[in-house]
Amino acid sequence: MTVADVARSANVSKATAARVLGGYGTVSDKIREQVTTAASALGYRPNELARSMTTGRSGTIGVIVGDIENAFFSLAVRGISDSARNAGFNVIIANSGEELQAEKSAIDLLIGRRVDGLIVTPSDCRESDHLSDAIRVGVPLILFDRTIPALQVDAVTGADREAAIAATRHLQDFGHRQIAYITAKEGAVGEFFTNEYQLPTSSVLGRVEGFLATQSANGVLDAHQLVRLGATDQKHTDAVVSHLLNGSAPPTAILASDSLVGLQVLRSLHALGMSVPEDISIISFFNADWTTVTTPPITVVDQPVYEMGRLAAERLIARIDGSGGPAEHTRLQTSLISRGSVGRPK
Amino acid sequence: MTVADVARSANVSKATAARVLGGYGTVSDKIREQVTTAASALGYRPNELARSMTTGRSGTIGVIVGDIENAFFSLAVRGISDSARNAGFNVIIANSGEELQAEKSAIDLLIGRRVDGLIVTPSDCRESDHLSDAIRVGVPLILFDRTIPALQVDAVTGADREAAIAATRHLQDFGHRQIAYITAKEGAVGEFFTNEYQLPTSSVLGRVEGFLATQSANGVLDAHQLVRLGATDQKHTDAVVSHLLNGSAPPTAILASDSLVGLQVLRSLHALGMSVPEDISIISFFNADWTTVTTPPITVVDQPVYEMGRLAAERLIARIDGSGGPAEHTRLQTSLISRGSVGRPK
DNA sequence: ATTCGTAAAGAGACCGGTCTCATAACGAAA
DNA sequence: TTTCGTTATGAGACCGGTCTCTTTACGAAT
Repeated sequence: MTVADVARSANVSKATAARVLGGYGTVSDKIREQVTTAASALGYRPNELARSMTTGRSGTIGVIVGDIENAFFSLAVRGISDSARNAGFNVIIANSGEELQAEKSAIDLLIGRRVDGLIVTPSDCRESDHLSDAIRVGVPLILFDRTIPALQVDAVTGADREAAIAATRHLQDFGHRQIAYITAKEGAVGEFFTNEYQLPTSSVLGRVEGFLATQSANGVLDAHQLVRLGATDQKHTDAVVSHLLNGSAPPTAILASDSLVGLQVLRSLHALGMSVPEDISIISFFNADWTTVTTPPITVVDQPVYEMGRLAAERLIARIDGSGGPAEHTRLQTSLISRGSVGRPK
Repeated sequence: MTVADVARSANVSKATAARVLGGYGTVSDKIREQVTTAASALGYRPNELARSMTTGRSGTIGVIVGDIENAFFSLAVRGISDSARNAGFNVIIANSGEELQAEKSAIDLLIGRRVDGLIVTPSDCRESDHLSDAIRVGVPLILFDRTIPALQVDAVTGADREAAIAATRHLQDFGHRQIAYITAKEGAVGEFFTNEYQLPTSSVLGRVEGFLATQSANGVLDAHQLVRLGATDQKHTDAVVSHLLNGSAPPTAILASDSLVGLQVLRSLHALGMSVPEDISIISFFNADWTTVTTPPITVVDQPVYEMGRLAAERLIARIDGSGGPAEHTRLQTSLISRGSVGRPK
């Protein structure tokens, strides 16, 4: 059923029917009535594809997240969706699985679908060609959770450095010196942080830098040796954790880079018979729902993720609507929620 | 940059350029080379909108879930996405928030976007007009997790009745008679199950029926009074749980209808100072990741959600490709994972 | 040399909307 | 009565692809 069909049935021209159905131009009440009844009788549904092809606007924003199963991202997606729906936009979600190649093809796909704008969590902050392509084509872009220093583009992230500093200080205040930082970034068991090229995402890098600076300020100069990679799944996390605890200078506290790592580390510790916080303390990034029901509940770095999503969408929509000005990087403050998973070192 | 631009730059006709760029028809190697270099020099990107408008296929399937933040659904979405990507389809996700109105407008939106097929978790199994509309328009449809009896359409669900029977038996085996079943479906505090119109989703209804039948078989005839609604959020769950425990015949065990309810119930019990499984036993539907890190870990009904998603997508794609035959309802078996949250009643 | 078959290229209609421009109708002002 | 302005409608181009139909070129077979 097309406008032409409706027009024929209502005995008006295609243009007039289109005016009624599309809600533009001026039409007399009589004709409007005529067309709408014909339309509903025929069960007319507008073809949004055709509509957005002529208008050049799809009313859709594309979102590319690292992992939709991660509660961090699904919360962000809700923030984005709520905000977008409010402004009359729809959202298409794509999953990159934190893989650059998937991210690239997702961007191609979404630009092909003529989204009006993009929100992306770049999986690799050192690769930005595909993103600058998008910008060159004229698609407004907002980076989410991570920045790309080489790219002059809007970004909405957490204040990762400050968050790590606060978390590290919290542990130091309890007397911890040997603190491990564990992240899921690809890496061999036992591999520790030596240079920034190991960490492709700016958020993790920022946290690690904050952690190292705070440890260094406390006189711990080899802290980087306890920044461990490779907690990609339960098996690898088990290996990373037991390697840490069997090392020459085992940590008395662990900082988990996100809630998935936090959960896995917790399982590893349970498996090794360690109790929290008596044997070891733990702080996790992201206030995941499960962190309140463990024994003890977990002290977390609370990131305003929903708000970050909301803000990213608002910024994007402003750009779509033609708001100018230089690229802005908004960093949202985090807070530490102290629960029971941090104690004094043995 | 359009095919016409590329054609002009490569000194060939629009039709020939389109043949190269669209990968159809026959073109000589020389011309192909000419066109592809021109295309990449100009940074040509196909307009998928235009493409799918002419072909009538968008290569996209639409998925409408109740709540993307619910791990049950995000796992299902991954199953669907993996399967769809494999077959060359992309996925658009929409959130209904379990609200019929949002579900309707999401369906309108997706059909307007000319998705090739739909996977829907119907928020209300008694309302099916919008879904039969979709079918009438010719969009293949698969129901996910829930069926609509009035509608002859493919569905992929869990074996909910059997799952509830197994879980209830498990509790009975430990000696429980007073067992409560708690669901998030809208309802007042203290409201219990009296008729099936209170439960708009077939999956929950199936579980409740299985539960009641099993209790009845064990000689508990007023089991329906312990089927409680209204565990929509933490506050309401707290109220529902304390109302239950302060009632005349407090339950010695609780069946939680999904992992969100399970988590909330656990928090409520903690808040009331009840310990699991000494004071009360608990089984939750869905093997959520957090269920292994609580103390004790939670006994769950493990639903093969990823597999359900995969299957739904495969069935849908088969229908899109014109596979005929009557509507099929696939029920996937669940299994009970016994952990530490079930003990003997006091 | 003629005929035929096939591969390669072009011309132009088409999908279903939007939107510009032209035209018709009508009432008010001169 | 003529002129003007405004509103309501129609005709048709356009968006960027696909695809059918036609024409041309070329090699093989007769």
